Amino acid sequence: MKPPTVYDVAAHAGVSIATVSRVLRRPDDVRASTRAHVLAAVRELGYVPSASARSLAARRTGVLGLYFPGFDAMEELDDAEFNQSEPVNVIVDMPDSGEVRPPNLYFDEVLRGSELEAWRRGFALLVGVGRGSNPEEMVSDIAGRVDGMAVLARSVPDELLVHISRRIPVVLVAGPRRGDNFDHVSVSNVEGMRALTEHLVDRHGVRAPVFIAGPADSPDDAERYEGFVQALASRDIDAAALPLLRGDFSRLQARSIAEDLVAGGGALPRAVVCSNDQMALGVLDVLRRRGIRVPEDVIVTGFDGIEAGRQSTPRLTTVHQPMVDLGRAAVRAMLSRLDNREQPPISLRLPVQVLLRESSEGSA
Amino acid sequence: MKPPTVYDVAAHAGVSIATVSRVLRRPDDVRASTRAHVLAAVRELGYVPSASARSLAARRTGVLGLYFPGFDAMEELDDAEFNQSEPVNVIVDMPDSGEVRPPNLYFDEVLRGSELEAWRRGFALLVGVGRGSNPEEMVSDIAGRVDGMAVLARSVPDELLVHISRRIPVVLVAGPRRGDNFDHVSVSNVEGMRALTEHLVDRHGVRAPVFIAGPADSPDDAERYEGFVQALASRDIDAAALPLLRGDFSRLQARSIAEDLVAGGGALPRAVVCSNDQMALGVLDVLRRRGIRVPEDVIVTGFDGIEAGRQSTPRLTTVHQPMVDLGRAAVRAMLSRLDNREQPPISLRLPVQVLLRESSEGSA
DNA sequence: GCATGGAATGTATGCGCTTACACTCGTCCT
DNA sequence: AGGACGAGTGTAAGCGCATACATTCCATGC
Repeated sequence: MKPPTVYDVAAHAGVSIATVSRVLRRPDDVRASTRAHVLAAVRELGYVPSASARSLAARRTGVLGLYFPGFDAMEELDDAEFNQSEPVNVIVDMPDSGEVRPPNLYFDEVLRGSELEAWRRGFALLVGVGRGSNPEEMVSDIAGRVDGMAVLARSVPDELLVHISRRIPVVLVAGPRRGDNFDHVSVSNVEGMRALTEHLVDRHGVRAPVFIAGPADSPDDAERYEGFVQALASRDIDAAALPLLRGDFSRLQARSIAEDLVAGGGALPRAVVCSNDQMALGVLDVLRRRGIRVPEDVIVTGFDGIEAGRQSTPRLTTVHQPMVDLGRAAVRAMLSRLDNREQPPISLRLPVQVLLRESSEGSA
Repeated sequence: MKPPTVYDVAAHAGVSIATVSRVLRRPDDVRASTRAHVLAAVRELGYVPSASARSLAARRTGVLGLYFPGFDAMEELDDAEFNQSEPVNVIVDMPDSGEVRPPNLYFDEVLRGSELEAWRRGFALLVGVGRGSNPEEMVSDIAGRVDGMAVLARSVPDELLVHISRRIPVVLVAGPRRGDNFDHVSVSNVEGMRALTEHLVDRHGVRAPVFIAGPADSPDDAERYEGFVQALASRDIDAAALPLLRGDFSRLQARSIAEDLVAGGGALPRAVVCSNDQMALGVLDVLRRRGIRVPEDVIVTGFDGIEAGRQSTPRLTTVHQPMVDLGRAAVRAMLSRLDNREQPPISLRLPVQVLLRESSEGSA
């Protein structure tokens, strides 16, 4: 009834457990005929090695962990809604049913990159998305199960990270670099926004762009603004003198910000530079509704490179972040440290791409 | 240098390892003062329990597994492209740069649902996406690490599944029900397509819709076609007499199918019913280019409910599958079986939603 | 004063595997 | 012929924890 173990296989094949283990780990160390017997026994018994025992004995789990902070929205699904019985439900779906999907896409891609790289290197991937309750517990749980883990942004208190990193390599993904003791992988926020802004100044003669920022506590936002400032400074423009509007990265809030901007009565800015794509899309929504032409009247740019920005009309000029590569790089960093725990902390910056599209360049 | 163990903590706190273990597992069985000492030691030493040892001793891992078949495309990223150094790269992104993202979205959502449900029930989630080489190996690997696993569609040979299910519960997600021995979770493909088709006949007077099918070996496609046929039959229409075009679920191929259809010279069909959204979008592409009005001249419908169908113009009428719920249901099925391994096989069909949008209903 | 019993803690075993080391044979060399 | 040696296999010692069982402690009751 209970799952078979090495002992069962060994007995069934008439060999010792060591031999069974060898057949599975280093087949070449075993004579071909013995190997065949053992494999036959494995098949007959339905033997699957226990990774727990294996990990314990080998002192490594062969698993890497990935932890994301949760987006609060939509996570609190309750159990009730689950038991409806009608197999079909016909609904007239109105156009403005709101945004269904939060920008998790970001995570999905990082996840996909990590997953890909991990398995390719012979590791399995354990995923955890922090939800309301007690992220610390979940992180510790993951930490106990893996050989190394990646943590997104500032989702975990430093203290815990230090605690965990005494046991396994921890790499921070995106967000700010914390202390100088963790490996860190992120994207070139500053350079990306700088290059985009310089383009606007140099090619489109923009002298007084409006910047729509994200939450004040977002390190990514801060870096992007920094790039914006640098670009202008290098063109002898003082960014501090320009309007800075603060949003929360959401499309919805960006809409009301844009409304205010447009309703202000004053002249429209030549360009609106947004700290992420969602907000830029919100701005586009408003301009379209008001009949203001993009990019002829106002240029709009975003940051992230999400799919929706490629589907909008006009398509959104933006800075594309290599999310998949981020995930892959995180895994590589872990493995690299696993390889040599003494090496100095790694801090990797992945390159970004400025994608010039119709929201700034006009249509073809 | 090595990570601290229970023994270290016990020594440091002046208690036995059993007490340390208890403090962590059932804190109430230990006197408050002792507990405090132990916890202090844990903190000082940076102790994190080894899940391997824990699982081995407790005979359960607390992890659930999820295995997806891989989409061949895009998975074969090579290592080289990874070492470019320029932090920014400015690119003029032309409109028809093709489809970047394959419809993995499907998986992303199932994954999110599983992840959510698993953690909520106190389990971690291990993810594996099959890539070209040897899915069997990966599946076995996962199987050894978890208490139960979910496998998507027909991505794994039956033989292996049987082998594995001798050790842990296996639940099949989507795809056909195989044998009657596995738990199975899927969506109401038949009913969904049937309801949609009936709507077209009853409300729009469609009498001879064209069906664009997916790959012949896709069980989902077969079920959808079945629903299509049933709906027509119930309205006294013989589906067998109607044209059935076979695509491969891709947008690209659907375009050429649509081209043929339009170029055929004959009258346009009143409606084109597609077996998935991607293909429906391909059809929309062609009709738009040809200046054929949707839905006035031709009604187009899809199946899946992907995000892109909500972004298209006109927005796509489709049948929405509850992918997140699929993932959640899979986890529930595993746990249910874990709870009672003797219960009869579960086969769950999740309800779908027919979303009527402008590609069939006209604009508001 | 001592027996009694529950609460708190310690002792010892085993979970299923890897692996260092020991052992057994042929084979080849001298 | 005797020994050296390497390939193939077995023996046994953990890996870090949970837990059944044994032990100790202390408050009660008589």
